[in-house]
Amino acid sequence: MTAQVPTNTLVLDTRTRILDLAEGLLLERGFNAFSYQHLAKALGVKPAAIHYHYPSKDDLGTALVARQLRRLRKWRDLPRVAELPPSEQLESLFAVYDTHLGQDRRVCLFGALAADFRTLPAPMQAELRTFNRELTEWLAQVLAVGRATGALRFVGSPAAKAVQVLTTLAGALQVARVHDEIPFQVIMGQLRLELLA
Amino acid sequence: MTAQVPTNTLVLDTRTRILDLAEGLLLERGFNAFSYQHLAKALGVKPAAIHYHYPSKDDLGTALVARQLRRLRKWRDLPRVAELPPSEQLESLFAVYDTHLGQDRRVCLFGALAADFRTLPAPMQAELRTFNRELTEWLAQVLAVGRATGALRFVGSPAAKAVQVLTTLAGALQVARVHDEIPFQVIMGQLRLELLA
DNA sequence: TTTCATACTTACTAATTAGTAAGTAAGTTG
DNA sequence: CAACTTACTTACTAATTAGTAAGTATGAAA
Repeated sequence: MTAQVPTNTLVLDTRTRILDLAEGLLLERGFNAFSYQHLAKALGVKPAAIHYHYPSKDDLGTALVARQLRRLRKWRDLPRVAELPPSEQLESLFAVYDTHLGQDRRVCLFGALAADFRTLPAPMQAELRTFNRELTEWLAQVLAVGRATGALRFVGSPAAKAVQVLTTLAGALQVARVHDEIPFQVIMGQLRLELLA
Repeated sequence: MTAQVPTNTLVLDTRTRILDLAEGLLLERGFNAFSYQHLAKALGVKPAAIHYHYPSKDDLGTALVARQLRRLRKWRDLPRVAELPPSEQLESLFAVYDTHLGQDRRVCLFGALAADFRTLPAPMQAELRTFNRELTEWLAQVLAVGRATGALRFVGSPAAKAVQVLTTLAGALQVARVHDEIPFQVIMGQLRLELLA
């Protein structure tokens, strides 16, 4: 068993560098589009070093989704996010997707894995479901409060609207990849037009 | 060079059986999740037989998207679709996605390929762009007429709304795969609630 | 100082991949 | 009937894949 405690070295440790690199490749090219050899070459180590930290690609993939779930929970509970009014919480969410777009048109984690979902290891599937469920619940709450306070506008239930909006956001990054940034901006404009009262 | 003319045999020819099988695997598992060996074994032929009809996987993938583009054009121009009132044209579109859902929760072609888009051969990318562009233009026209006749309701331009709705539909099938049919039905309900006047 | 854990490398295996070249059986055409 | 085409099979290559086992250098702890 390897140490799970966070190291405080100035440079990132190999374990984190692997995760960061794999995440970039996953979001830019897809889960099946990179191998341990690619990772090893890019990091200047041997493939077996990757296996040392993440014995199988399943382990690596699961670690990737697990980290993103931890990030979501941390972000959601951040005072500078949690204490914002609903319309600005919504804008904070939009900003996350905008950041993805800016990073060489990365798709979001959900959008990167949904199509190949059935080929993923079970723990990865479970983590991704939890991730999407928690994000949806958070947005539903934001929408509910936003409509109650008159800051946001929509018909139907907050839960239904949350599912729809998040699905649209994930899709928007995919469309940006296939075409260019324009459809993404068009969709964001449309969402703001409809939601912001 | 192989015959490109449509055969009228009672059983499907191998060329078509390959395409049908590959399409199913693509929409159910992803483009990188099947190989020529899988196709060959499932069809009871040798891998080289697949190479005979589609020399490379790039050729096969391109044929897949090209066929879907031909289907779109044919469907769109069908009298029983083209002559419908806008709200029913929209329902016909929804029905296509519902059919995908019913077929073991297949995603749509766009949703299957968007994440790995950069790993696809250039001709495949081009065909997929054309496919999405033509479908979007069709829906924009439907929405424009629908709003003009009072059958449909939305804010913003028909073009923007078309991009948003199609992106949401593609995403809805992906969400159905990750979770179950419920979020798909929720999104469809939300779209109808918002669009149908 | 010996013992141990960490973080690797070297060297390998077994499987799978796309793709090719050459051969062949069955039918079609001149 | 001879030549040709179609639709394959057999047999192969070269590359890549995930994964393992054993060895090693470094540093920390007992």
